[in-house]
Amino acid sequence: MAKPPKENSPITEHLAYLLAQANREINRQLELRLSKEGVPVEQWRILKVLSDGDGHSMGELADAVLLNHPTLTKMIDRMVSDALVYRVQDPNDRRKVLMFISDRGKVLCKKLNSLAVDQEEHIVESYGDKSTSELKRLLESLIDSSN
Amino acid sequence: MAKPPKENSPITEHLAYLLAQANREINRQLELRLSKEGVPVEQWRILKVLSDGDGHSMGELADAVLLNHPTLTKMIDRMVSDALVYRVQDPNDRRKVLMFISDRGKVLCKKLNSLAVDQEEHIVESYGDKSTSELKRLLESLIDSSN
DNA sequence: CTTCAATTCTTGAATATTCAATATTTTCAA
DNA sequence: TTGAAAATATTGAATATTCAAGAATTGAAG
Repeated sequence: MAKPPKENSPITEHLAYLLAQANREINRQLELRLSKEGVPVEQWRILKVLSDGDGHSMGELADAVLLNHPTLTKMIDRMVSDALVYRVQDPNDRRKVLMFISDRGKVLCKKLNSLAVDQEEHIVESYGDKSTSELKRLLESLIDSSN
Repeated sequence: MAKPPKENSPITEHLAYLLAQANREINRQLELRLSKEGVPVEQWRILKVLSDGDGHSMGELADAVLLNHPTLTKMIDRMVSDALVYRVQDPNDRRKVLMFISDRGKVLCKKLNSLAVDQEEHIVESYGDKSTSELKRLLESLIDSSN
C-alpha cells in the first residue's frame, strides 16, 4: 500500500497535486471568510507579520508572505493608500524600506485574526484535532527538509 | 502541545499558511524539472489527465487540473497551437467540447512523467518514505472532509 | 580613496488571470 | 410544443502578476 507513483499513476497520487488541491480548498475557504472585511489573504498575512510592531524590510516581508518583490511592492502601495501600513527608510541601510503597521491596520488585523481562527476551528471540527496537528507537524518537517 | 492558534499566534502556525508554503516549495521544484521541457506544471497536469485516451470536457478538465474555466480555455488554445491536444465537439451534448491528447502530446507526457517521478523520488529520499505516505494520506483525508 | 560588484527596492512592459457578459445547446415545466 | 431557465464554453475588458531593467546605496577589493 502507498507505493511511490509509477510513471502512469494518476495525477491525484502525486504529492505536488495533493498539496495544490488542499491548498486551493483551504485557501478558498479562508478567502471567503476574509472577504467579509474585503481583504485578500495576502494582505492579512502582511498585517499579521507586521503586527509585532517591528519594522520589516520589503525583502523580509516578501519571503514571509510568499510573494515576490514586485507583487509585494504593488500590494503595499494599495495598503499604504488604505492607510493600513506605512513606509520608513531604514536609517542603518538606506537601500532598505521598513514597513510598519498603522493603528488602523492593527484594528483590521484583529478582526481578520478572529475570522481566521474561526476557520481553523471549523477545520479542526470536521477534520479532527489529532489529524490537524499531525498534518501541521508533517508539513513543517517537509518544508524543513526542502531547504 | 500543538494547540489551536490563538488570535495572536504567528502566521507560521496556521494550517492555511503551512499548506501555502509547502505547496509553493514543492511546486517550485517541480516547475524547475519540467522547465527542462519548457512546459508549465498546469500543462503537465492536463496532459496527464488526458492520457487515459478518453475525451474530457472542459469543465471536467478545469476541475481536475485546478484551473478556472477561462484560464483553462486560453491554456488549451496554446496547447492546440503546439499540437499537444485537440478539441472535438461532444456528439451527445453539443454544448460540450471533448479534449483529447495527440500523439505528440503522449510523447511529451511520457518525458514529463519521468521528470515528475524523479522529483517524487527525491522528496522521498530526503523526507522519508513513511512521512511521505503519511502526509499523502492526511492530505487526501483533509480534502475529503472539506467537501 | 576609488571603482566595481552586490544588495535592495521600484518601475514599466509583457504576460497571465479573472470577472462579467455572450453565444450555444439542452432541459424541463407549463 | 414552446419558452424560460440551466449548463457549457468562450470572449473581451479589467485586473494582477511576472520579467527584465533601472536607480540608489552599500560593500569590498585593489
